[in-house]
Amino acid sequence: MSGEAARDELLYAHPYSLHEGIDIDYSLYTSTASTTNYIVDSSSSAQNMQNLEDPSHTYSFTEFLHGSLDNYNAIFSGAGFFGDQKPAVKMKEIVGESAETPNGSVSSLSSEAEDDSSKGDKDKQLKGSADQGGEDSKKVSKMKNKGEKKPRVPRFAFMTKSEIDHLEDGYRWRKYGQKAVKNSPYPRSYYRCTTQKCLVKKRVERSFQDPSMVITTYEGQHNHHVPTTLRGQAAGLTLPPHSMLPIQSSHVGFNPHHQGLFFHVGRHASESGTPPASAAYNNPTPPTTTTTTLSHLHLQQQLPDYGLLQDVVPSFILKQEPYSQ
DNA sequence: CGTCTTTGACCGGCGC
DNA sequence: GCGCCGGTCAAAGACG
Repeated sequence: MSGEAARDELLYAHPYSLHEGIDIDYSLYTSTASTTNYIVDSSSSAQNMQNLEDPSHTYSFTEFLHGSLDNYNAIFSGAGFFGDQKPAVKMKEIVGESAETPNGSVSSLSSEAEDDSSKGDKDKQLKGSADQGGEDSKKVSKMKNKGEKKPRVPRFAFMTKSEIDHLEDGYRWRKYGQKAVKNSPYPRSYYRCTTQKCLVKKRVERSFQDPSMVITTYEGQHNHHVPTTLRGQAAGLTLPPHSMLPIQSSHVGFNPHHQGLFFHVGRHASESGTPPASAAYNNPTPPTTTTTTLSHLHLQQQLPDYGLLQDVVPSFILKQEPYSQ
């Protein structure tokens, strides 16, 4: 890895969580030459890159999930977060060329992003082709993909310091796969939004370099609101922007080991009656967090518009900010 | 009984 | 052409 990646420094903030009684660190994470490799890529990149490079640009995570950021196609790939890995090299190259490379071949991740119809066809034909030879169907889908450029699916990733892998985000997800990740003892899980006709997917994996960090990658944008019948959640949750959660306690911390800023946003177990949504959250021992508190002053020095954070937490904040130690 | 997870098999892209 | 690898499918099982 060259030090070139340093110029792609980005800060991340984990949006929010609906976990009850669980304290989670939401990480505002920066990539550096050593940690590197949050990919920034887009299909119509120039403008989007400008957005990313504008330090004053702040997005609500809710906006992102609800698809109101139509022109915002920054893509963060979760497959190559760490500089030593092979995919990371590829990604860095893409980052460097994204503005001029329309086709990009942004790793297999985004090229795999298929539209709904072709997928349905594929499924049907796969079934039917079991004893008829799937050659035709394969070719058909291939030709289709060749002829028409697939729309690139907006994607972003973030790291969260949490002992829970699958973080509740208000939507309902169905797990459809799990794969071992090369060079990592931790598997990657694949989830799909259970709402009909919603194509949003997400991947969840644990960082092998820092097992306390969970890497979540969203792909696509929800075409619906947060389901009101979310299991285990109070009905009628609509996630109004900037006030999605009754935050009970929050502070911002700095973890020198990860070169990142960590938003610690949590609710106390005693204050809520709603149980966690699924068995995955039925952890008898509450997850622990370790952060070092950072003074507001210090934070303001690093993030001049920290006032925004106070207002929107929990929300998704994306900005480019050189990390100073 | 409906929903969700698990898990082995399969597919397609890509590098060699 | 082959093997690796990431992503997906789908049957079976678990669970409430």
